[in-house]
Amino acid sequence: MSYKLPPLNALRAFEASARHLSFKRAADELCVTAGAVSQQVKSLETSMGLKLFRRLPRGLLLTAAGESYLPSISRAFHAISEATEGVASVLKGRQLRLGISPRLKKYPAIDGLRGQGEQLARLTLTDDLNRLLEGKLDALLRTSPQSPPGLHVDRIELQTSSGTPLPATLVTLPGLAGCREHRALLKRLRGA
Amino acid sequence: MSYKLPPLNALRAFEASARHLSFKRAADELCVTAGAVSQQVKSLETSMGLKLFRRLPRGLLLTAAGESYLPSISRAFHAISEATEGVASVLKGRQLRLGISPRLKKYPAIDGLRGQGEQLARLTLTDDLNRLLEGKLDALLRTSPQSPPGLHVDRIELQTSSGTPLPATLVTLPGLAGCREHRALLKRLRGA
DNA sequence: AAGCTTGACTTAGAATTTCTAAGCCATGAA
DNA sequence: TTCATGGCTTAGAAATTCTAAGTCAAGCTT
Repeated sequence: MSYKLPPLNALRAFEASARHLSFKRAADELCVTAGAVSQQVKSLETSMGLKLFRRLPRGLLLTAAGESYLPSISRAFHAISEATEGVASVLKGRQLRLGISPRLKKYPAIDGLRGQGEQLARLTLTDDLNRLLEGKLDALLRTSPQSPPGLHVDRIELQTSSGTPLPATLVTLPGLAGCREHRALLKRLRGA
Repeated sequence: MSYKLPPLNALRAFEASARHLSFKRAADELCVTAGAVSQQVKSLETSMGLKLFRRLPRGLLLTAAGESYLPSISRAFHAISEATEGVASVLKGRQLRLGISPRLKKYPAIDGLRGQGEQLARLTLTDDLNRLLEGKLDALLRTSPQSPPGLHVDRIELQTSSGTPLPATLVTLPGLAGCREHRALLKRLRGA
């Protein structure tokens, strides 16, 4: 017996947009551009054959259909989230616990993290891979490109004041690689 | 307030696989290959950092984690499905327009439909696939197992008075397959 | 009223994800 | 033993999704 389900990623875009009443803010939450969210929501509306939002020049309004749809969908996502955290304890923490090699602390990209990015990750000055392996940390940002097998690795170029970028490595627990917080962190380290 | 969600399409692959305890049958339900399902489930397991299935040479078993995970996920998908049908049902308020081959009209299972099932579907005696393709009908119950490509097909065993069941085929417009009314109809045709 | 800002939209093309196809391997059935 | 089943893996193809760039209308500010 098979359910009939709408496109789930589009549904997620709808849910976030409806909560924020803004494609822009939904996009930030989902770590994509507003255009992507707009497209997703439109594809959902097409697949359902009805409009979920009124588009105003400065923002969004839910249609009656959208308004009656939102609560059940939010509840369902909430339930999925709870259930997932219930079995996969790795994902429980709200913040990423990020270790930063002391050699890197002076760089402006890192200061960016300490400032407004403070809610992105809880920072600790350390270069000790064992803390990662023991589960005391979720990710570790270091200069050495090496890492034990089994861990997820991302290469990064940190912006320096001198202009020449400094290669660094973000080593992450496998269960966390690719999760929203991880993607947001990467984006900040690379982009800003 | 942002949820932490696993990859939703992978989650769907897990849900179907767990219900069927088989990647193969889940793949059939999702209309993809077993390899695709296998990959999706593996990616979910990786992202959660745990195993959801024991892979046996001939089939699947849920791990403890998988077993405790499944019910909530099924419930959530079910809720999404219901909510979606609630706002978007093409059929909202309407009945399924069901064509029935004249060769089948005498069978008791069909009489059951005519009686109390009258609110389940509006019946027409016909075996003409063109009426379906033209959108004059939503579904067609017939003895011939054939159907043009693109239509959804369900195999059915009709109960006869003689005791030997009669194979029949329910051909449905693709947009309607799996909707609430369709499921209810199938259930009645099969169950009662 | 002109100019700036915001936040929606559209589109092409790029990037990423997901699927298929094909072959492999272990088990159980004939 | 040999076949059928149903897992798995992989490369490459196909499809989806994202970004980037540009447009438009409305509400500020001056």
